[in-house]
Amino acid sequence: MTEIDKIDRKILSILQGDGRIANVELAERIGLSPTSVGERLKRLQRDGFVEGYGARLNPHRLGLGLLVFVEVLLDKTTPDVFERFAKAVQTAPEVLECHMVAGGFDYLVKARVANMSAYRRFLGESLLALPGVRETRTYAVMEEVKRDAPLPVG
Amino acid sequence: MTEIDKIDRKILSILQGDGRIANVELAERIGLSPTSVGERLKRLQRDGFVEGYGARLNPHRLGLGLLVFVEVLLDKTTPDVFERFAKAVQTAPEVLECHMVAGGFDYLVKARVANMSAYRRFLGESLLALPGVRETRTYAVMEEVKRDAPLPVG
DNA sequence: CAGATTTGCCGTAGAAAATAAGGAAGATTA
DNA sequence: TAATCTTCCTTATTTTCTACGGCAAATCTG
Repeated sequence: MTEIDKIDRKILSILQGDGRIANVELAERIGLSPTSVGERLKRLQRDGFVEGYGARLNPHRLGLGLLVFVEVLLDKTTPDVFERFAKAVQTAPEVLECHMVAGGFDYLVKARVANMSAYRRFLGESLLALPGVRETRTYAVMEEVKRDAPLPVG
Repeated sequence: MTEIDKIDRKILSILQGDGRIANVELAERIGLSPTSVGERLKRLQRDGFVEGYGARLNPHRLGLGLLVFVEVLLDKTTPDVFERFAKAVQTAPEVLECHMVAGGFDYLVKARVANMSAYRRFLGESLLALPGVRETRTYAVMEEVKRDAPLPVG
């Protein structure tokens, strides 16, 4: 039911690299009939291994040239600070990821903006405007050495 | 040639959320004929706005339950340290992202592993084994507040 | 301004692919 | 051993993609 064999992993691996591959070609590469592969894929989706499909867009082409990471420290005075911060982060389109971490700070935010002045605006109007934000440390990315690598499934 | 209008943005936005949507349905949602949408999409791909398509896999379902961020400081004694680090990072399957940042450290690494002992192994055998790595700071993610949000295109 | 070109859109037809139904072979279980 | 389940297959129908030709509006150009 929640088991997964070598063939399933191969399907996931190929699909992670090319989510729009035709089922016939996928079946060819796997070495099974299209029907079988289709059934397997359906199961993988039903069981939650595949959450969906998406186009990979080029952020630079879309005018989102600046990638930043922001470490955020919160005031732990009121108990709902974490909730409110989490909710605010969901609605901010600049924020691509946000994680609560164990270590020297509370949240790590990954955001994409057009440039430094856009970031300055985002920081002031979105992040620092939130109640409970005590301190932030910004790290601007100078070079993206490895970007969105596939999960190691195979 | 490299211009992009409102309709294009809508196409990208929908496609980012559902990369496998049928062209006919996409056309319906856009309000154009399938042919026109197909032509636009082809152009968007040719001009590099769409880099590809991929399945979104559930890392937890695949046994990759631990997400970590690692800040890495390098010894800047020899000039090829950066190159060698970058190259090593490319081949490490655990590393999903790696960015060179401006600020208190040199690289920020995002990695996924099964658990803490797997991370311990990765840290010792992959990261610290590299020459030139002077210091690392690990931040384990306790809660993924926002995960892989779509780029703000619309 | 007038003709020519380009651009963006549409419909149609033939090719390709997805999907559903039915069934066979092998493994598992009662 | 018989029944059930799993996994895979083939076939047929439906849906979708794609290449082609044409049309009209916008844009360029002399």
